[in-house]
Amino acid sequence: MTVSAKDSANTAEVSEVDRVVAHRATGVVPRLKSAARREDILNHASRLFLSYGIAGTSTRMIANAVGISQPSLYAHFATKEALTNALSARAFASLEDLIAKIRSADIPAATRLEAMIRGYIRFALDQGAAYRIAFMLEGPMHEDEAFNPNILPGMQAFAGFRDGLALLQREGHLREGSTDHLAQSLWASMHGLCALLLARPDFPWGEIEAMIDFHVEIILAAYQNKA
Amino acid sequence: MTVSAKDSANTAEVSEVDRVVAHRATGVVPRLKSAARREDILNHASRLFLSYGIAGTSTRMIANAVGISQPSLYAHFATKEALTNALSARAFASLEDLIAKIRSADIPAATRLEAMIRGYIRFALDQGAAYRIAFMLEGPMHEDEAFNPNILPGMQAFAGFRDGLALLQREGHLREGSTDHLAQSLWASMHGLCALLLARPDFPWGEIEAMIDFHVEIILAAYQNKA
DNA sequence: CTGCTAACCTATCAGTGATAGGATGGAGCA
DNA sequence: TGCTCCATCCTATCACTGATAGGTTAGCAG
Repeated sequence: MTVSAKDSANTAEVSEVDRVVAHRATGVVPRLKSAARREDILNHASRLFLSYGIAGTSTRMIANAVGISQPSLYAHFATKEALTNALSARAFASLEDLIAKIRSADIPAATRLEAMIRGYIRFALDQGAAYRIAFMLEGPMHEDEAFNPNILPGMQAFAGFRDGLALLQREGHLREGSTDHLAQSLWASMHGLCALLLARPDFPWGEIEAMIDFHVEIILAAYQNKA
Repeated sequence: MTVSAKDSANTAEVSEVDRVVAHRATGVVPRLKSAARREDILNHASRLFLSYGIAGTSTRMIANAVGISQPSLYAHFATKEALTNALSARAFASLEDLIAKIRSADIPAATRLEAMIRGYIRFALDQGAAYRIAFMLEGPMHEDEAFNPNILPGMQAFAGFRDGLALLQREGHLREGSTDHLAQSLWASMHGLCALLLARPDFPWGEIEAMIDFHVEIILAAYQNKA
Protein backbone atom coordinates (compact mmCIF):
# COMPACT_ATOMS: atom_id res chain seq x y z
CA MET A 1 0.00 0.00 0.00
CA THR A 2 1.39 3.32 -1.06
CA VAL A 3 0.29 6.42 0.66
CA SER A 4 1.24 9.22 -1.62
CA ALA A 5 1.57 12.79 -0.61
CA LYS A 6 -1.10 14.34 1.57
CA ASP A 7 -3.87 11.83 1.09
CA SER A 8 -4.34 8.83 -1.09
CA ALA A 9 -7.82 8.69 -2.53
CA ASN A 10 -8.54 5.74 -0.32
CA THR A 11 -10.42 2.84 -1.76
CA ALA A 12 -13.46 0.89 -0.68
CA GLU A 13 -12.38 -1.28 2.22
CA VAL A 14 -10.37 0.59 4.78
CA SER A 15 -9.44 -0.78 8.16
CA GLU A 16 -9.79 1.46 11.15
CA VAL A 17 -6.08 2.06 11.15
CA ASP A 18 -5.92 2.73 7.44
CA ARG A 19 -8.76 5.15 7.75
CA VAL A 20 -6.60 7.25 10.01
CA VAL A 21 -3.26 6.73 8.38
CA ALA A 22 -4.56 7.20 4.85
CA HIS A 23 -5.24 10.83 5.53
CA ARG A 24 -2.07 11.52 7.42
CA ALA A 25 -0.28 14.57 6.23
CA THR A 26 3.28 13.72 5.33
CA GLY A 27 6.34 15.82 5.67
CA VAL A 28 6.85 18.87 7.78
CA VAL A 29 3.74 20.83 8.54
CA PRO A 30 4.63 24.48 8.93
CA ARG A 31 3.27 26.51 11.79
CA LEU A 32 0.43 28.65 10.56
CA LYS A 33 -1.17 31.79 11.82
CA SER A 34 -4.29 30.96 13.72
CA ALA A 35 -6.79 32.06 11.09
CA ALA A 36 -5.08 30.14 8.30
CA ARG A 37 -4.85 27.00 10.40
CA ARG A 38 -8.51 27.34 11.27
CA GLU A 39 -9.50 27.39 7.62
CA ASP A 40 -7.17 24.47 7.03
CA ILE A 41 -8.95 22.45 9.70
CA LEU A 42 -12.39 23.30 8.36
CA ASN A 43 -11.42 22.27 4.84
CA HIS A 44 -10.09 18.90 5.91
CA ALA A 45 -13.02 18.30 8.27
CA SER A 46 -15.48 19.11 5.51
CA ARG A 47 -13.89 16.57 3.20
CA LEU A 48 -13.74 13.88 5.89
CA PHE A 49 -17.36 14.45 6.91
CA LEU A 50 -18.44 13.77 3.35
CA SER A 51 -16.58 10.47 3.28
CA TYR A 52 -17.20 9.13 6.76
CA GLY A 53 -20.07 11.15 8.16
CA ILE A 54 -19.92 13.53 11.06
CA ALA A 55 -20.17 10.99 13.86
CA GLY A 56 -17.84 8.73 11.90
CA THR A 57 -15.09 11.33 11.73
CA SER A 58 -13.01 11.53 14.89
CA THR A 59 -11.05 14.53 15.99
CA ARG A 60 -7.92 12.42 15.57
CA MET A 61 -8.78 11.77 11.93
CA ILE A 62 -9.18 15.48 11.35
CA ALA A 63 -5.94 16.32 13.15
CA ASN A 64 -4.05 13.64 11.22
CA ALA A 65 -5.38 14.97 7.94
CA VAL A 66 -4.30 18.48 8.82
CA GLY A 67 -0.97 17.25 10.13
CA ILE A 68 -1.22 18.46 13.70
CA SER A 69 -1.87 16.72 16.98
CA GLN A 70 -5.42 16.05 18.09
CA PRO A 71 -5.35 18.40 21.10
CA SER A 72 -4.14 21.21 18.84
CA LEU A 73 -7.62 21.35 17.36
CA TYR A 74 -8.83 22.69 20.68
CA ALA A 75 -6.79 25.85 20.23
CA HIS A 76 -9.17 26.75 17.42
CA PHE A 77 -12.46 25.15 18.45
CA ALA A 78 -13.69 24.63 21.99
CA THR A 79 -15.39 21.36 21.14
CA LYS A 80 -16.01 19.10 18.18
CA GLU A 81 -19.51 20.54 18.06
CA ALA A 82 -18.08 24.05 17.80
CA LEU A 83 -16.03 22.87 14.85
CA THR A 84 -19.10 21.46 13.08
CA ASN A 85 -21.02 24.64 13.83
CA ALA A 86 -18.28 26.74 12.31
CA LEU A 87 -18.34 24.56 9.23
CA SER A 88 -22.09 24.96 8.99
CA ALA A 89 -21.86 28.72 9.41
CA ARG A 90 -19.27 29.03 6.65
CA ALA A 91 -21.41 27.04 4.24
CA PHE A 92 -24.67 28.75 5.05
CA ALA A 93 -23.17 32.14 4.46
CA SER A 94 -22.97 31.14 0.81
CA LEU A 95 -26.63 30.11 0.81
CA GLU A 96 -27.53 33.51 2.24
CA ASP A 97 -25.58 35.14 -0.57
CA LEU A 98 -27.31 32.98 -3.14
CA ILE A 99 -30.78 33.78 -1.85
CA ALA A 100 -30.02 37.47 -1.57
CA LYS A 101 -28.70 37.45 -5.13
CA ILE A 102 -31.80 35.74 -6.46
CA ARG A 103 -34.04 38.08 -4.49
CA SER A 104 -32.56 41.12 -6.14
CA ALA A 105 -31.80 39.49 -9.47
CA ASP A 106 -32.99 41.01 -12.68
CA ILE A 107 -35.21 38.09 -13.62
CA PRO A 108 -38.98 37.91 -13.99
CA ALA A 109 -40.57 37.82 -10.55
CA ALA A 110 -42.55 34.81 -11.65
CA THR A 111 -39.40 32.71 -12.02
CA ARG A 112 -37.75 33.96 -8.84
CA LEU A 113 -39.61 31.44 -6.70
CA GLU A 114 -38.39 28.53 -8.77
CA ALA A 115 -34.85 29.88 -8.67
CA MET A 116 -34.94 30.09 -4.89
CA ILE A 117 -36.34 26.58 -4.52
CA ARG A 118 -33.82 25.07 -6.89
CA GLY A 119 -31.01 27.05 -5.31
CA TYR A 120 -31.96 25.78 -1.89
CA ILE A 121 -32.14 22.15 -2.98
CA ARG A 122 -28.89 22.37 -4.89
CA PHE A 123 -27.16 23.90 -1.89
CA ALA A 124 -28.44 21.23 0.49
CA LEU A 125 -27.26 18.40 -1.74
CA ASP A 126 -23.92 20.03 -2.56
CA GLN A 127 -23.13 21.01 1.02
CA GLY A 128 -24.51 17.85 2.58
CA ALA A 129 -22.35 17.94 5.69
CA ALA A 130 -23.12 21.55 6.52
CA TYR A 131 -26.81 21.05 5.79
CA ARG A 132 -26.93 18.03 8.10
CA ILE A 133 -25.28 19.97 10.90
CA ALA A 134 -27.78 22.79 10.70
CA PHE A 135 -31.01 20.92 10.12
CA MET A 136 -30.68 17.18 10.60
CA LEU A 137 -28.51 16.36 13.60
CA GLU A 138 -30.05 15.42 16.90
CA GLY A 139 -30.51 18.73 18.58
CA PRO A 140 -32.33 19.65 21.76
CA MET A 141 -34.88 17.10 22.88
CA HIS A 142 -37.58 19.46 24.08
CA GLU A 143 -38.83 22.75 22.75
CA ASP A 144 -38.20 24.49 26.03
CA GLU A 145 -34.54 23.62 25.99
CA ALA A 146 -31.74 26.09 25.49
CA PHE A 147 -31.55 27.43 21.98
CA ASN A 148 -29.14 25.39 19.90
CA PRO A 149 -26.39 27.38 18.18
CA ASN A 150 -26.18 24.70 15.47
CA ILE A 151 -29.26 26.16 13.90
CA LEU A 152 -28.24 29.80 13.85
CA PRO A 153 -26.54 29.94 10.45
CA GLY A 154 -29.39 28.01 8.89
CA MET A 155 -31.96 30.23 10.53
CA GLN A 156 -30.38 33.38 9.14
CA ALA A 157 -30.55 31.89 5.68
CA PHE A 158 -34.16 30.92 6.32
CA ALA A 159 -34.96 34.46 7.35
CA GLY A 160 -33.64 35.68 4.00
CA PHE A 161 -35.73 33.05 2.29
CA ARG A 162 -38.81 34.11 4.19
CA ASP A 163 -38.25 37.76 3.28
CA GLY A 164 -37.93 36.78 -0.35
CA LEU A 165 -41.27 35.02 -0.15
CA ALA A 166 -42.87 38.04 1.52
CA LEU A 167 -41.73 40.19 -1.38
CA LEU A 168 -43.07 37.72 -3.92
CA GLN A 169 -46.35 37.63 -2.05
CA ARG A 170 -46.66 41.41 -2.12
CA GLU A 171 -46.06 41.28 -5.84
CA GLY A 172 -48.78 38.69 -6.24
CA HIS A 173 -46.64 35.76 -7.20
CA LEU A 174 -47.23 33.71 -4.07
CA ARG A 175 -50.58 32.45 -2.90
CA GLU A 176 -52.30 34.37 -0.13
CA GLY A 177 -52.18 33.43 3.51
CA SER A 178 -49.89 33.76 6.51
CA THR A 179 -46.41 34.40 5.19
CA ASP A 180 -44.93 32.58 8.16
CA HIS A 181 -47.04 29.52 7.56
CA LEU A 182 -46.29 29.61 3.86
CA ALA A 183 -42.56 29.97 4.43
CA GLN A 184 -42.42 27.16 6.96
CA SER A 185 -44.57 24.88 4.85
CA LEU A 186 -42.54 25.51 1.72
CA TRP A 187 -39.39 25.06 3.73
CA ALA A 188 -40.69 21.70 4.95
CA SER A 189 -41.52 20.59 1.43
CA MET A 190 -38.04 21.42 0.15
CA HIS A 191 -36.29 20.09 3.24
CA GLY A 192 -38.14 16.79 3.03
CA LEU A 193 -36.65 15.86 -0.30
CA CYS A 194 -33.16 17.08 0.60
CA ALA A 195 -33.18 15.32 3.95
CA LEU A 196 -34.36 12.02 2.51
CA LEU A 197 -31.89 12.12 -0.36
CA LEU A 198 -29.05 12.91 2.06
CA ALA A 199 -30.04 10.44 4.76
CA ARG A 200 -31.08 7.60 2.47
CA PRO A 201 -28.98 7.55 -0.69
CA ASP A 202 -29.52 3.79 -0.72
CA PHE A 203 -33.26 4.18 -1.29
CA PRO A 204 -34.28 3.21 -4.84
CA TRP A 205 -34.91 6.77 -5.93
CA GLY A 206 -34.67 6.13 -9.63
CA GLU A 207 -33.35 9.06 -11.60
CA ILE A 208 -32.67 11.64 -8.92
CA GLU A 209 -32.66 14.70 -11.17
CA ALA A 210 -36.03 13.68 -12.58
CA MET A 211 -37.33 13.22 -9.06
CA ILE A 212 -36.15 16.70 -8.11
CA ASP A 213 -37.78 18.22 -11.18
CA PHE A 214 -41.02 16.43 -10.40
CA HIS A 215 -41.05 17.62 -6.80
CA VAL A 216 -40.16 21.20 -7.71
CA GLU A 217 -43.00 21.34 -10.20
CA ILE A 218 -45.51 20.16 -7.62
CA ILE A 219 -44.20 22.61 -5.06
CA LEU A 220 -44.38 25.47 -7.53
CA ALA A 221 -47.96 24.65 -8.40
CA ALA A 222 -48.84 24.39 -4.74
CA TYR A 223 -47.37 27.67 -3.50
CA GLN A 224 -47.30 29.92 -6.53
CA ASN A 225 -50.20 32.21 -7.18
CA LYS A 226 -52.26 30.79 -9.99
CA ALA A 227 -52.98 34.25 -11.31
CA MET B 1 -31.11 10.03 46.47
CA THR B 2 -31.01 6.33 47.16
CA VAL B 3 -28.52 4.26 45.28
CA SER B 4 -29.13 0.64 46.08
CA ALA B 5 -26.01 -1.43 46.41
CA LYS B 6 -24.59 -2.79 43.15
CA ASP B 7 -22.20 -0.14 41.89
CA SER B 8 -22.20 3.45 42.93
CA ALA B 9 -18.44 3.22 42.94
CA ASN B 10 -17.27 4.93 39.80
CA THR B 11 -18.48 8.46 40.34
CA ALA B 12 -16.92 11.43 38.65
CA GLU B 13 -19.19 14.35 37.87
CA VAL B 14 -22.57 14.98 39.40
CA SER B 15 -24.82 15.66 36.45
CA GLU B 16 -23.41 12.78 34.47
CA VAL B 17 -23.84 10.43 37.39
CA ASP B 18 -27.33 11.65 38.09
CA ARG B 19 -28.28 11.04 34.52
CA VAL B 20 -27.38 7.41 35.00
CA VAL B 21 -28.52 6.90 38.56
CA ALA B 22 -31.83 8.64 38.07
CA HIS B 23 -33.06 5.78 35.95
CA ARG B 24 -31.45 3.02 37.94
CA ALA B 25 -33.67 0.07 38.63
CA THR B 26 -33.91 -0.44 42.37
CA GLY B 27 -34.15 -3.66 44.25
CA VAL B 28 -33.49 -7.14 43.01
CA VAL B 29 -33.91 -7.61 39.29
CA PRO B 30 -35.19 -11.11 38.61
CA ARG B 31 -33.77 -13.18 35.82
CA LEU B 32 -36.10 -13.07 32.86
CA LYS B 33 -36.63 -15.29 29.88
CA SER B 34 -34.85 -13.91 26.89
CA ALA B 35 -37.90 -12.60 25.06
CA ALA B 36 -39.26 -10.77 28.10
CA ARG B 37 -35.89 -9.22 28.87
CA ARG B 38 -35.60 -8.11 25.27
CA GLU B 39 -38.91 -6.26 25.45
CA ASP B 40 -37.81 -4.83 28.78
CA ILE B 41 -34.65 -3.45 27.20
CA LEU B 42 -36.51 -1.95 24.25
CA ASN B 43 -39.01 -0.23 26.55
CA HIS B 44 -36.34 1.37 28.67
CA ALA B 45 -34.24 2.31 25.65
CA SER B 46 -37.22 3.94 24.00
CA ARG B 47 -37.87 6.09 27.05
CA LEU B 48 -34.22 7.08 27.42
CA PHE B 49 -33.90 7.96 23.73
CA LEU B 50 -36.78 10.40 24.09
CA SER B 51 -35.08 12.14 27.02
CA TYR B 52 -31.45 12.13 25.98
CA GLY B 53 -31.44 11.36 22.27
CA ILE B 54 -30.04 8.27 20.63
CA ALA B 55 -26.40 9.30 20.58
CA GLY B 56 -26.82 10.73 24.06
CA THR B 57 -28.01 7.45 25.50
CA SER B 58 -25.18 5.05 26.30
CA THR B 59 -25.51 1.30 26.54
CA ARG B 60 -24.59 1.65 30.21
CA MET B 61 -27.52 4.01 30.81
CA ILE B 62 -29.86 1.50 29.20
CA ALA B 63 -28.42 -1.39 31.17
CA ASN B 64 -28.66 0.56 34.43
CA ALA B 65 -32.28 1.45 33.74
CA VAL B 66 -33.12 -2.18 33.09
CA GLY B 67 -31.09 -3.28 36.07
CA ILE B 68 -28.58 -5.52 34.33
CA SER B 69 -24.93 -5.13 33.45
CA GLN B 70 -23.94 -3.36 30.26
CA PRO B 71 -22.46 -6.45 28.55
CA SER B 72 -25.69 -8.35 29.20
CA LEU B 73 -27.33 -6.22 26.53
CA TYR B 74 -25.21 -8.01 23.99
CA ALA B 75 -26.97 -11.29 24.70
CA HIS B 76 -30.03 -9.74 23.11
CA PHE B 77 -28.63 -7.33 20.54
CA ALA B 78 -25.39 -7.72 18.61
CA THR B 79 -24.67 -3.99 18.61
CA LYS B 80 -26.21 -0.77 19.82
CA GLU B 81 -27.30 -0.18 16.24
CA ALA B 82 -29.11 -3.53 16.22
CA LEU B 83 -30.95 -2.41 19.33
CA THR B 84 -32.05 0.83 17.71
CA ASN B 85 -33.09 -1.04 14.59
CA ALA B 86 -35.23 -3.43 16.63
CA LEU B 87 -36.86 -0.44 18.31
CA SER B 88 -37.52 1.12 14.93
CA ALA B 89 -38.96 -2.13 13.56
CA ARG B 90 -41.31 -2.53 16.51
CA ALA B 91 -42.64 0.99 16.10
CA PHE B 92 -42.99 0.89 12.34
CA ALA B 93 -45.03 -2.27 12.50
CA SER B 94 -47.72 -0.14 14.10
CA LEU B 95 -47.47 2.41 11.28
CA GLU B 96 -47.92 -0.38 8.77
CA ASP B 97 -51.01 -1.53 10.63
CA LEU B 98 -52.35 2.01 10.68
CA ILE B 99 -51.87 2.53 6.96
CA ALA B 100 -53.31 -0.87 6.12
CA LYS B 101 -56.33 -0.09 8.28
CA ILE B 102 -56.90 3.25 6.61
CA ARG B 103 -56.45 1.72 3.19
CA SER B 104 -59.24 -0.75 3.77
CA ALA B 105 -61.32 1.48 6.01
CA ASP B 106 -64.94 2.12 5.26
CA ILE B 107 -64.53 5.83 4.72
CA PRO B 108 -65.04 7.90 1.59
CA ALA B 109 -62.09 7.39 -0.73
CA ALA B 110 -61.77 11.14 -0.97
CA THR B 111 -60.85 11.43 2.71
CA ARG B 112 -58.56 8.41 2.76
CA LEU B 113 -55.63 10.46 1.49
CA GLU B 114 -55.96 12.96 4.28
CA ALA B 115 -56.27 10.18 6.84
CA MET B 116 -53.06 8.59 5.60
CA ILE B 117 -51.17 11.87 5.63
CA ARG B 118 -52.35 12.80 9.11
CA GLY B 119 -51.72 9.28 10.36
CA TYR B 120 -48.16 9.39 9.04
CA ILE B 121 -47.41 12.76 10.59
CA ARG B 122 -48.95 11.80 13.92
CA PHE B 123 -46.94 8.60 13.99
CA ALA B 124 -43.67 10.37 13.22
CA LEU B 125 -44.18 12.92 15.98
CA ASP B 126 -45.43 10.37 18.53
CA GLN B 127 -42.70 7.82 17.83
CA GLY B 128 -39.92 10.36 17.40
CA ALA B 129 -37.08 8.05 18.36
CA ALA B 130 -38.15 5.23 16.04
CA TYR B 131 -38.80 7.67 13.21
CA ARG B 132 -35.35 9.22 13.62
CA ILE B 133 -33.71 5.81 13.51
CA ALA B 134 -35.41 4.86 10.29
CA PHE B 135 -35.25 8.10 8.34
CA MET B 136 -33.02 10.70 9.94
CA LEU B 137 -29.85 9.16 11.31
CA GLU B 138 -26.62 9.36 9.40
CA GLY B 139 -26.77 6.32 7.21
CA PRO B 140 -24.56 5.21 4.35
CA MET B 141 -22.54 7.99 2.80
CA HIS B 142 -22.84 6.95 -0.83
CA GLU B 143 -25.66 5.48 -2.82
CA ASP B 144 -23.60 2.50 -3.91
CA GLU B 145 -22.94 1.46 -0.34
CA ALA B 146 -24.35 -1.64 1.30
CA PHE B 147 -28.05 -1.41 1.95
CA ASN B 148 -28.71 -0.11 5.43
CA PRO B 149 -30.97 -2.33 7.57
CA ASN B 150 -32.05 0.72 9.57
CA ILE B 151 -34.33 1.66 6.77
CA LEU B 152 -36.05 -1.69 6.27
CA PRO B 153 -38.96 -1.27 8.70
CA GLY B 154 -39.61 2.22 7.39
CA MET B 155 -39.42 1.05 3.81
CA GLN B 156 -42.03 -1.64 4.36
CA ALA B 157 -44.36 0.97 5.77
CA PHE B 158 -43.59 3.20 2.80
CA ALA B 159 -44.44 0.38 0.41
CA GLY B 160 -47.85 0.10 2.04
CA PHE B 161 -48.24 3.84 1.71
CA ARG B 162 -47.31 3.70 -1.96
CA ASP B 163 -49.82 0.92 -2.61
CA GLY B 164 -52.49 2.96 -0.91
CA LEU B 165 -51.70 5.86 -3.22
CA ALA B 166 -51.79 3.58 -6.26
CA LEU B 167 -55.28 2.47 -5.28
CA LEU B 168 -56.42 6.06 -4.77
CA GLN B 169 -54.99 6.96 -8.14
CA ARG B 170 -56.87 4.14 -9.87
CA GLU B 171 -60.04 5.41 -8.22
CA GLY B 172 -59.34 8.89 -9.51
CA HIS B 173 -58.63 10.58 -6.21
CA LEU B 174 -54.96 11.23 -6.82
CA ARG B 175 -53.58 13.37 -9.60
CA GLU B 176 -52.18 11.61 -12.63
CA GLY B 177 -48.53 10.89 -13.19
CA SER B 178 -45.89 8.38 -12.19
CA THR B 179 -47.11 6.73 -9.01
CA ASP B 180 -43.54 6.29 -7.84
CA HIS B 181 -42.74 9.94 -8.32
CA LEU B 182 -45.98 10.96 -6.64
CA ALA B 183 -45.39 8.67 -3.68
CA GLN B 184 -41.82 9.84 -3.20
CA SER B 185 -42.73 13.48 -3.59
CA LEU B 186 -45.64 13.23 -1.17
CA TRP B 187 -43.44 11.31 1.22
CA ALA B 188 -40.86 14.09 1.02
CA SER B 189 -43.47 16.75 1.73
CA MET B 190 -44.74 14.92 4.81
CA HIS B 191 -41.29 13.95 5.99
CA GLY B 192 -40.01 17.49 5.72
CA LEU B 193 -42.39 18.83 8.33
CA CYS B 194 -41.92 15.84 10.65
CA ALA B 195 -38.16 15.94 10.37
CA LEU B 196 -37.93 19.67 11.03
CA LEU B 197 -40.31 19.52 13.97
CA LEU B 198 -38.37 16.62 15.48
CA ALA B 199 -34.89 18.00 14.80
CA ARG B 200 -35.64 21.62 15.66
CA PRO B 201 -38.23 21.87 18.42
CA ASP B 202 -36.50 25.10 19.42
CA PHE B 203 -37.44 26.81 16.14
CA PRO B 204 -40.17 29.44 16.64
CA TRP B 205 -42.87 27.36 14.98
CA GLY B 206 -45.79 29.21 16.49
CA GLU B 207 -48.82 27.02 17.07
CA ILE B 208 -47.65 23.62 15.89
CA GLU B 209 -51.08 22.07 15.34
CA ALA B 210 -52.07 25.03 13.18
CA MET B 211 -48.85 24.64 11.23
CA ILE B 212 -49.58 20.96 10.64
CA ASP B 213 -53.12 21.73 9.49
CA PHE B 214 -51.83 24.38 7.12
CA HIS B 215 -49.23 22.07 5.62
CA VAL B 216 -51.67 19.16 5.26
CA GLU B 217 -54.13 21.37 3.43
CA ILE B 218 -51.49 22.51 0.96
CA ILE B 219 -50.31 18.96 0.43
CA LEU B 220 -53.84 17.74 -0.14
CA ALA B 221 -54.49 20.43 -2.71
CA ALA B 222 -51.22 19.62 -4.43
CA TYR B 223 -51.57 15.86 -4.77
CA GLN B 224 -55.30 15.24 -4.72
CA ASN B 225 -57.18 15.06 -7.96
CA LYS B 226 -59.09 18.26 -8.41
CA ALA B 227 -62.00 16.41 -10.00
C1' DC C 1 21.69 37.34 21.27
C1' DT C 2 17.66 37.46 24.67
C1' DG C 3 13.19 36.87 25.89
C1' DC C 4 8.37 36.50 25.07
C1' DT C 5 4.32 34.47 23.08
C1' DA C 6 1.63 31.84 20.02
C1' DA C 7 1.74 27.42 18.14
C1' DC C 8 2.39 22.95 19.05
C1' DC C 9 3.45 18.74 21.53
C1' DT C 10 3.08 14.33 24.87
C1' DA C 11 0.64 12.21 28.50
C1' DT C 12 -3.46 11.30 30.43
C1' DC C 13 -8.38 11.48 31.73
C1' DA C 14 -13.25 9.58 32.00
C1' DG C 15 -16.66 7.72 29.06
C1' DT C 16 -18.04 4.75 24.98
C1' DG C 17 -19.27 0.36 22.45
C1' DA C 18 -17.78 -4.19 22.44
C1' DT C 19 -15.44 -8.85 23.82
C1' DA C 20 -13.61 -12.76 26.84
C1' DG C 21 -14.33 -15.73 30.16
C1' DG C 22 -16.00 -16.90 34.80
C1' DA C 23 -20.03 -17.18 38.33
C1' DT C 24 -24.86 -18.53 39.41
C1' DG C 25 -29.66 -19.50 39.93
C1' DG C 26 -33.29 -22.34 38.90
C1' DA C 27 -35.64 -25.95 36.10
C1' DG C 28 -35.52 -31.00 35.29
C1' DC C 29 -34.20 -35.35 36.64
C1' DA C 30 -32.11 -39.05 40.10
C1' DT D 1 -33.75 -34.35 48.69
C1' DG D 2 -29.54 -33.58 45.98
C1' DC D 3 -27.18 -33.18 41.21
C1' DT D 4 -26.45 -31.44 36.78
C1' DC D 5 -26.66 -28.32 33.25
C1' DC D 6 -27.08 -24.18 30.76
C1' DA D 7 -29.29 -19.90 30.00
C1' DT D 8 -28.67 -15.80 32.33
C1' DC D 9 -25.84 -12.65 34.22
C1' DC D 10 -21.51 -10.92 35.98
C1' DT D 11 -16.46 -8.68 36.36
C1' DA D 12 -12.48 -7.35 33.90
C1' DT D 13 -10.72 -5.48 30.06
C1' DC D 14 -10.14 -3.82 25.28
C1' DA D 15 -9.47 -0.01 21.69
C1' DC D 16 -11.21 4.26 20.65
C1' DT D 17 -13.57 8.70 21.64
C1' DG D 18 -13.67 13.78 23.04
C1' DA D 19 -11.35 16.63 26.13
C1' DT D 20 -7.75 18.62 29.61
C1' DA D 21 -3.15 19.63 31.86
C1' DG D 22 1.09 21.10 31.39
C1' DG D 23 5.58 21.19 29.09
C1' DT D 24 8.30 22.37 24.58
C1' DT D 25 9.67 25.11 20.63
C1' DA D 26 9.59 28.17 16.58
C1' DG D 27 10.08 32.60 15.30
C1' DC D 28 9.49 37.53 15.84
C1' DA D 29 10.59 42.09 18.65
C1' DG D 30 13.95 44.40 21.03
